[in-house]
Amino acid sequence: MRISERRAKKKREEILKSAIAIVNKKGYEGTTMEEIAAALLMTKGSLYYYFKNKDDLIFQCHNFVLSKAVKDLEKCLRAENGVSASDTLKKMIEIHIYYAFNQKESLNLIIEPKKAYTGEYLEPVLRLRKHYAGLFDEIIERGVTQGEFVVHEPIITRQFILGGLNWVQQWVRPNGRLTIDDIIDLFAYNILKILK
Amino acid sequence: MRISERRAKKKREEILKSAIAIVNKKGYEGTTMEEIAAALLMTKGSLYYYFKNKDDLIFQCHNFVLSKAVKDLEKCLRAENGVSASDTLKKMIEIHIYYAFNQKESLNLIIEPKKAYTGEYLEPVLRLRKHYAGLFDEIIERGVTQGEFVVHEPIITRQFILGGLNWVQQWVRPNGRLTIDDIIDLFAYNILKILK
Amino acid sequence: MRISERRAKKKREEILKSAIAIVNKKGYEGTTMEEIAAALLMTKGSLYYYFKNKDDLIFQCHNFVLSKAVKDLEKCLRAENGVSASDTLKKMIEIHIYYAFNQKESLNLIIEPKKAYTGEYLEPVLRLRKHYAGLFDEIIERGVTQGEFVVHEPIITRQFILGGLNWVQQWVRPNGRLTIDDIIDLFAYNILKILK
Amino acid sequence: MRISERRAKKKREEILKSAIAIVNKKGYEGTTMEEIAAALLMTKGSLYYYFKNKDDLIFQCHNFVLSKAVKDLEKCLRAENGVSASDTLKKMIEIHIYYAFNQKESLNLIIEPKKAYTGEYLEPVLRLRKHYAGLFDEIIERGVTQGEFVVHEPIITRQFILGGLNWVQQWVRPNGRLTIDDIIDLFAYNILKILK
DNA sequence: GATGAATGAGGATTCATTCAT
DNA sequence: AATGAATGAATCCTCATTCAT
Repeated sequence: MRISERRAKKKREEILKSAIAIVNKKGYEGTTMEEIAAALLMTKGSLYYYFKNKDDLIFQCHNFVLSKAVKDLEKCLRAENGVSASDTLKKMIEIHIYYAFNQKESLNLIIEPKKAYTGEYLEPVLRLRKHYAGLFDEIIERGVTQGEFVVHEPIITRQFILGGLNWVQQWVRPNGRLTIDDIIDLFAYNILKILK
Repeated sequence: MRISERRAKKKREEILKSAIAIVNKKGYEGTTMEEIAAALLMTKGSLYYYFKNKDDLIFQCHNFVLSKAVKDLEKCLRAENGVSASDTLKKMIEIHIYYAFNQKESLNLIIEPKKAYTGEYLEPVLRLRKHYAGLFDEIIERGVTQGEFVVHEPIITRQFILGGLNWVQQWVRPNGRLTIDDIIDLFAYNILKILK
Repeated sequence: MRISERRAKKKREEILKSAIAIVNKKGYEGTTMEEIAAALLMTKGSLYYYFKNKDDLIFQCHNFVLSKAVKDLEKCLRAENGVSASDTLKKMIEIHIYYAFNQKESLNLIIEPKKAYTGEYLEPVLRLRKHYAGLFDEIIERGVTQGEFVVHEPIITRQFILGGLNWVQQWVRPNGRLTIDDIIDLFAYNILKILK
Repeated sequence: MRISERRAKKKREEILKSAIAIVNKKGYEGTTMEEIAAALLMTKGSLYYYFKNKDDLIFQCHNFVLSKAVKDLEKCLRAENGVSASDTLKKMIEIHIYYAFNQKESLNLIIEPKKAYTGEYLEPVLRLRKHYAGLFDEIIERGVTQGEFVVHEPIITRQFILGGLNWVQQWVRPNGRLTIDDIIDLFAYNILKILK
C-alpha cells in the first residue's frame, strides 16, 4: 500500500514535470492531453488514471511549481538572523528570477488565471498567487516598519515590482550579454531605488 | 473600384473594432469566428471575405491597437515644445496605462508572440513590439542626455519598467479603491525614482 | 429567406425521420451521432448545424412523433358528432396501436425519460407524455359522465390500459397470425370490459 | 476446491446483489464496472475474476431476479390447495408488482432484449421471459378450464395484461397517494374484469 | 458581397477490458 | 484472489474553413 501509493505519487510528479514543460511551451489551450501523454510514452487514457481532467492536471502543474517557489520565499523571509529588509528582498528577487529563468518551463505567472482555470480550480490558484504576492508585501512592510524603506501605497508599488520581475520570463535569454547575476543585481538596484 | 475599395476598408475596420471588443473580453483562444460575426449581424463565412483567416483577423486586431498606441506615444515623444523628459515619460506612462486598461486583450503585450502567432504574423508583431519598446528607450536616452536621468544599463531598466507597466493589465480593475489617475501618478512616481 | 428557412426545416425533419428509425432500433444510448450522420450521408459535424447536441436531436425525435400522435388523438377526441365514448376510445386505441405498430420506429413510449433526457429536455418530454396520457383520461371521464363507463380510480385504470397498449410494440410483429385490425378489436374488447 | 468453489459462488452472489441495487438505480447503460466494484470496496479488475465481462454480469443480475420471480410465481401456481384461479392470479399479480417495484431495473421486462443483450446472452433471456409469460398463460388456461374465466384469444389477452403489469415499473412511485396494496387490488380488479 | 450549409480535423473524456505481479 | 496500472476504442462536441449559389 505504502509502496504503491508512493509509486503513484512519483508517477504523478513525473507527469506533472513533463506536462509543465509542454504547457509552458505551448500555453494552456495549446497543450493537448494527447501531447502530454505522448511525451511520456503513455496513452491519453492513462492520464485520466492520475488526474481527473485537463483542468485538474494543468492546475496541479501550476500549483506544483508555485508552491515550491512560495516555500523558498518563505524560508528566506523567516530567516531568523538579523538580515536587513534590503538584503532579504534582494534574496527574494534572486529566488523569483531563479524560478522565472531556470524554471521558466514551470512557473508561468503570466497566464491569466481567470482564462485558464474554471470553477473549482480558479479559487486555489488565485489564493496561492495572492499568497505569493503577499510575501513581497511582507518584506516591504517590514522594511517600512524598520525605517529602512519609505513607501507610498505599498500594494501598488509591489504590483509594479512584481510586474517587472515577472516580465523577465519574456525577455531573459540564457547566454545573453549579461549573466543572471548581473540582472539580479540590476533589478535589486532599481527596486531598492523605488523603496528607499 | 475606388469606392468599393474604400467601402471594404471601412468594413474591415468596423469588423476589427467589434472583434477587438470581443477579444478583449474573451481572449485570443476564447474568441470564435462565429461570435465575431454574430456581433456584427454577419455570418461566419462573410468574415473570410475581409480576412484571410482567424490568425489574420486577430493579428490585425493586435496591430490595430498597438499601432494606435505607438502613434500616440510617438506624438507625445515628438512634441516639440520644451517638455522635460520626466513629463514626457509621465505622459507615455499615461498612454500605456490607458491602453492596457481599455484595450486589455488586443494590446496584450503579455502574450508570448511565439505562442500566439505563427509564420507570417510573428515577425510583424515582434517588430512592432520592439518599436514600441524602443520609444521608451528613446525617452530614457533623452533624459540621460539632458542630464535629467541617471541610468545604469538602460535596456535592462527599460525592460523592468515595461514589465511593471504591462503587468497593469493583469490586476487593474475598474472601480478599485484608486482611480486610474492615481495609479498613473504612483507609477510615474516610482519610475522616476528609478531613473533619477 | 423564406425558402432557405423552409429548406432548413425540411432538412431537419429529414434528419429526424432518419434518426428516429435508428434510435428505435438501437435505443437512446446505443445510437451515435456518427451513425445518424452516416445514414444520411452527412458528417457528424453537419448534424450540429441543425441540432444543438445529441440530447436535443433525440428529444426532437421523440417530440416529433409524439406530437403527431397527440394531434391525431385530439382530433378524434374533439370530433363533434355524437359518437359514444366507447367508439371514441376504440378509435383512440386504433390510433395508438397504429403508431406503435406502423411507426414503431418512431414513437418509443417505452424508454424511461428520466434516463434518456437530462435537464432542459426532461421537463418538456414529461409534459408531452402527461398530455398524451391525459387524453385517455379525458375520454374515460367523458364516458363516466355520460354514464357509459363505470370506473374506480380512473388514473390507475388508465395507467394499466396504456401499459397494455404500449406493450404492443414489444410483441406485435407484422405477418403474425392475427391482423392489426384483429388486435385492435381484441384490445378494445378487453378495455371496454374493464370500463363497463 | 469444494470450499473455494463455494466461497467463489457466495462472492458471486454478493456481487450480484450489490450490482442489482446499482443497476436498479442507474439502469443498464448508466452502470459502470467501476461503480459496482467501488460499492463492494473492490477494484474493477477483480470483477473480472468472477464475471466474464459486463454483459455477463448484467445478464446474471437480470437472470438472478427473474429466476427468483419465476420461482415465486411457480410456487404460487403449484400450490396444491384448492385455491381458485382468481385468487392464484391475484397472488401472481402481487408478486409481479412486488418485483417491478422493488427490483425495478434488474427485472426490466420493458427493455427490449434484442437491444440489451447480444450473442450468447440473448437466447437465455428470451427463454426465461417466455417462461415467465407462460406462467400467466397457465393460470388463465386453468381458469378457463375450470369455468372461472371466459377468454377470447388468451395469448393476446395475456399480452395485454402483462403489458399493463410491466408498465407499473414506469410510474409507480413509493409514497404515492395509493399504497402498493391498493394498486395490487385495483389491478387485480381490472384484470379479473377482463377475464370474467 | 454575402450566406447557408457542409466539412473534417481535432480534442476531451469515458469505460470496458487486460495483465503482470 | 486481488489489484494497480495501462490501454484504446468509442463518442460527443467544437470550430476554422470552404464553397456553390
